[in-house]
Amino acid sequence: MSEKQRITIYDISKKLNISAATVSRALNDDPKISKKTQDLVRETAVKMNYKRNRLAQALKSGRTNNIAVIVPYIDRNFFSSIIRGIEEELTPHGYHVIICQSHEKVQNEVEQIATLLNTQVDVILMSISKTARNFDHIRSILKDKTPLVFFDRTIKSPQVSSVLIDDFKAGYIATEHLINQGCKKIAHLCGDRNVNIYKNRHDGYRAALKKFGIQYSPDYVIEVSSKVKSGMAAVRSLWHLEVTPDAIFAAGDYAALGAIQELKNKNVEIPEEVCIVGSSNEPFTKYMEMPITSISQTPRLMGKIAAQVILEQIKESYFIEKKITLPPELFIRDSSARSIVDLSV
Amino acid sequence: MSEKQRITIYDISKKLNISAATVSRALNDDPKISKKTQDLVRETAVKMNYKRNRLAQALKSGRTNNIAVIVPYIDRNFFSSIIRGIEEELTPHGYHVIICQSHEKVQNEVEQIATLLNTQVDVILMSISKTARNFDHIRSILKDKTPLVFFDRTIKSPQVSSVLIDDFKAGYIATEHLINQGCKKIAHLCGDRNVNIYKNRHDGYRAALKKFGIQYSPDYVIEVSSKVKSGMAAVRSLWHLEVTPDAIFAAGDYAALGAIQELKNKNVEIPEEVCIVGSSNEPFTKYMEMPITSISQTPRLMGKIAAQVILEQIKESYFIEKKITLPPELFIRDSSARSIVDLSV
DNA sequence: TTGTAGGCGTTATCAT
DNA sequence: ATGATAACGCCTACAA
Repeated sequence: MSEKQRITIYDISKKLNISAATVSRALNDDPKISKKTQDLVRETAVKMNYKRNRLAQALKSGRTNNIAVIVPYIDRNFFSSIIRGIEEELTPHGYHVIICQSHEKVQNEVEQIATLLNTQVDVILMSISKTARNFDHIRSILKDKTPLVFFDRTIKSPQVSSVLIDDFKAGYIATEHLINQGCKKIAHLCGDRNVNIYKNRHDGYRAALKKFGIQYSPDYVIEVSSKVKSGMAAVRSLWHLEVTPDAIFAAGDYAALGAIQELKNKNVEIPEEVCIVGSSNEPFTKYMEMPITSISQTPRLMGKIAAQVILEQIKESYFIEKKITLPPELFIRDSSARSIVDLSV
Repeated sequence: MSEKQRITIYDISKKLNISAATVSRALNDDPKISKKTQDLVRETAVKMNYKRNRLAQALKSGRTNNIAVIVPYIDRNFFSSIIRGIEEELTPHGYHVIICQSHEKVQNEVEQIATLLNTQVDVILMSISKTARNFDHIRSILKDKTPLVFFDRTIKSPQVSSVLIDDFKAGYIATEHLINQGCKKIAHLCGDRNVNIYKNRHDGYRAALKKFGIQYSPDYVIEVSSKVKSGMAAVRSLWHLEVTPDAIFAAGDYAALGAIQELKNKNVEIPEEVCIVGSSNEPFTKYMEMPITSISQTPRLMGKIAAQVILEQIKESYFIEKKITLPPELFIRDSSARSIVDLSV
């Protein structure tokens, strides 16, 4: 493309026979500029198709008005919803969102953070990759004095802010709901309990059982991957037990879907014989022939909150440590809606 | 936060008693710098934790290495997949992706483009909002000499590049597939035919019918929204006809899902009595109890191609007009896999 | 109210 | 091979 021809405040100043400083001031609503001059400058700027050079502005001010968001994969609904929340909260404040994908690899995070810190962004919002064991790249952010907020996944450390979901509560609420439906033999399809979110959901599940005086049985806890087939296999193995469950709380919607499909194969009635609750509230859950009850992590809200935390931090000259935990939300659908309360007189 | 303290090439030059120019050259692999000096500068830079200021660099060079992507909503799988493709293609080239959501409102596009053109990005990739009637904001991009590439949705105009899906072909292939399954009474749940993609899919459908000598019947074409309920309603209305269809090609996966659900209610066997094909290849289609055949727009590939087009454009000093049309891909699943070809002897 | 001048950090041109 | 200097476009003390 042929080179761009940019109009500068200098061009305007020459045309109007005033100084560039005056033009700058007029454009920035400096109170001590005369109304007349200001209007004139404004008009001329529009006429000449002047566009403020945000680079120069940023270089001068040290602020870019760009913020970075690092997620494992952008095309996962959970993360894209978070980003949507962030974008919607920050755009009105004049910020632009720069997206990076880590592909769950620390090495990518390291490289991206390195370039981002080269005066590319004012702040960084991130969900750290599962494989991160070394945290030097995180330290480099703090060392650079760039505000940092974690969402969904964080590191155990003071000095950083985070917005997380209360996964313990999620497990608790889901299980409690199943108990309220009259279920007493509740199985749990859990994820890898070395990962915090899965451990916490499991612990919440266990706590709810205890609270309601139900015996916890390791036989009822099966580790699955977040795949449909994995959920099916889990049901097959559960149905080999002496006493089969009357409810399943799955730590993922795909596993829940698999469980439902396998139960249909076995002609088990849902929710009459077995109630199902999934996790994540993936879009498809509500569109199923058998809509799936699911515990949601409200990702869009999480994004909004994370953005608010970062806005607060930007305003302050001192460091603010905020640890926010959002409550999960249960969307009750056919897969577990056993009883409809009749309020008629 | 306390102010950032940035090391500049000037700091390095002072420490080494050489000029800033030399430092800059050493850092930029200038061939006429002595190996010794270069190594020394490099080491010192690392020691002092020097970070190149990309703003200053951008101001000087006129290039930011940022590219903008404008989509209606980032949390729609189709768009987030495109963005993933774009990001993965451009990151290795040192570009960063700035995301904007238009929420399908031209006004948002207008405002975002205005700020983006303020030296924020080198190029713009976008999918124009459905409601756009006036195109001044697009003109402003061209006027600014900022390279522009449309993906998925474009405007009719020379002077712009675009990467689109061949929706006509999508409609044709889907319909052809149904005919190959032995279907002869093929209904089409279409979208608003004022929108190009839906019009083209419809036309492709019609062309396939003609090609195979099947009469087109307007009774078999029903306009639906992209909602499950809408697909259900469409089936109900189709089943009021004298002759009911033996296949349905839906221009959206949710409508296809609705159709399937309603047919199950009617105890119609799928795919034996009726074959179904959806569009978009949403993630859920393959996880259904009845996995849905769907025609895919290969969004991630589309993103990759769009990124390649823009990279080419960046390299050239003259304008390149590229109009690329990608072929759709049919994923055949249970909802239409009527016959398994038996090749045994 | 407006003008002058210097600096943000880098790079490119012209000397040396 | 290296140094001095100006320039990218804007903002802001300080002066007038």
